[in-house]
Amino acid sequence: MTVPSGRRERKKAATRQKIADAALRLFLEHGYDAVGIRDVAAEADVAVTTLFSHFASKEALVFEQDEDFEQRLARAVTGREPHEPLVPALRREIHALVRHCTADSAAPIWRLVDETPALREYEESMRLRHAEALATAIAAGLDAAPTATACRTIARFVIDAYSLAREAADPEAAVDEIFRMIEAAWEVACPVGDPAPTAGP
Amino acid sequence: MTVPSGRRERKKAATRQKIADAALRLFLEHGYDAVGIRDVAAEADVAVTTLFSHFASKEALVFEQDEDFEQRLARAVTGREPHEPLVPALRREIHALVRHCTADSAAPIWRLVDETPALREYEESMRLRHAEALATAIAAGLDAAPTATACRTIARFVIDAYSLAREAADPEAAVDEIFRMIEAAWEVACPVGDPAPTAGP
DNA sequence: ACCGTAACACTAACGGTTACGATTTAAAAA
DNA sequence: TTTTTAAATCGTAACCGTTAGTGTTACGGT
Repeated sequence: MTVPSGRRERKKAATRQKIADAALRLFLEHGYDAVGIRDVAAEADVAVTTLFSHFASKEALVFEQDEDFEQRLARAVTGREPHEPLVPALRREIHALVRHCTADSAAPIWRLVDETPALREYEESMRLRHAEALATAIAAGLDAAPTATACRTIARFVIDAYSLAREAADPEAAVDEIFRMIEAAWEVACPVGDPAPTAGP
Repeated sequence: MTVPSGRRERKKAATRQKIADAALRLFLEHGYDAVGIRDVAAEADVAVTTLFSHFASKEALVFEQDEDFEQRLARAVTGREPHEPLVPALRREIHALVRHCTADSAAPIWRLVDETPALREYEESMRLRHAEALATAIAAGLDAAPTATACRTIARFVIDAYSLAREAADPEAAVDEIFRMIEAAWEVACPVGDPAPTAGP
């Protein structure tokens, strides 16, 4: 039950990467729909069952590092400066994430996603998971916690900001525009900071 | 090219309904995953290909009337009283829709959806379509139009409100809570109407 | 009465996904 | 070392949603 030290983990990670690389290469070259799972497995020189032991679905091959996304957002909340307000911290992280996915190097992947309905659909359900995770992080890492509904709402709004900004003509400006709206929404839900005379019902 | 009036349309609608009814009956009785497309087709006494000419996918059998949803939202925007502000009109419609889907008669269907990952996933991508349609309606039916990004953002937020409220412990209260946030977000994006004493930071 | 076409049927296949059982291989135990 | 355990991989065959291809029927317009 001790920590399995070393080689096995490395080999597994290597196999995973080999599969992801092969998949991306084939998808970008021939298109997502034109490439079958069996093609990817052959290109990566693994069995189909092995492929599915590393990735839950064909779409997951494309969004290989979506766990990073989830963790970065959560950490932007839980690991922020002691008294830094929530929304600006999230805005900074979303800015970074949008810059990252609109970089030239990432462009072909996102073009592939935009062109493939199955991938867009998958992305959406993925975002839902991210929103839930973020909502949990928000509810946990907050002094004066608002409603559970408010947490989930803001989490959704933040994820929406990412999705919408990614597709906007000027992604950076879109992030700022949407976050002005989120800021206003958050102040209504959680009137802290300069304590307005608590408009209690 | 004239409107094909009559029997043919009725028969087609009847077939569609027969399929939807059979599907729902089987799904509710045995569970979504335990029932195959071939089972549904047999129960409805149609060919599999006929089934797929009426419904685009297995999941679409469950969300049979999702076009209503889309149209109701669009009409809540375009068909509202001349000078009625946008957000309250949307809030009223979302209230009605939430009441509708949390009614006792609809409970079994939504329990089925909640229990079935495939259906939840499908619902999400469906909501995305609805948000896009709503964004278009908002951009069209608005005097002083804000940014395209702002329209899409508010549309998303409204759809989020529906999704979140549906799952909340007290759906009606959740709608109100979330719409207070949406209202604030909207005023930031589109500062018109009666300018409330703007609680500036 | 006749034609165009929309609706439906049937078969066969494709492609993502999984169950199953066998086999290898790293890591822990003896 | 040797033995043992469990994880990782493999190969096959199948399941199931979905679609293509090909007819057939029956309604509606002329």
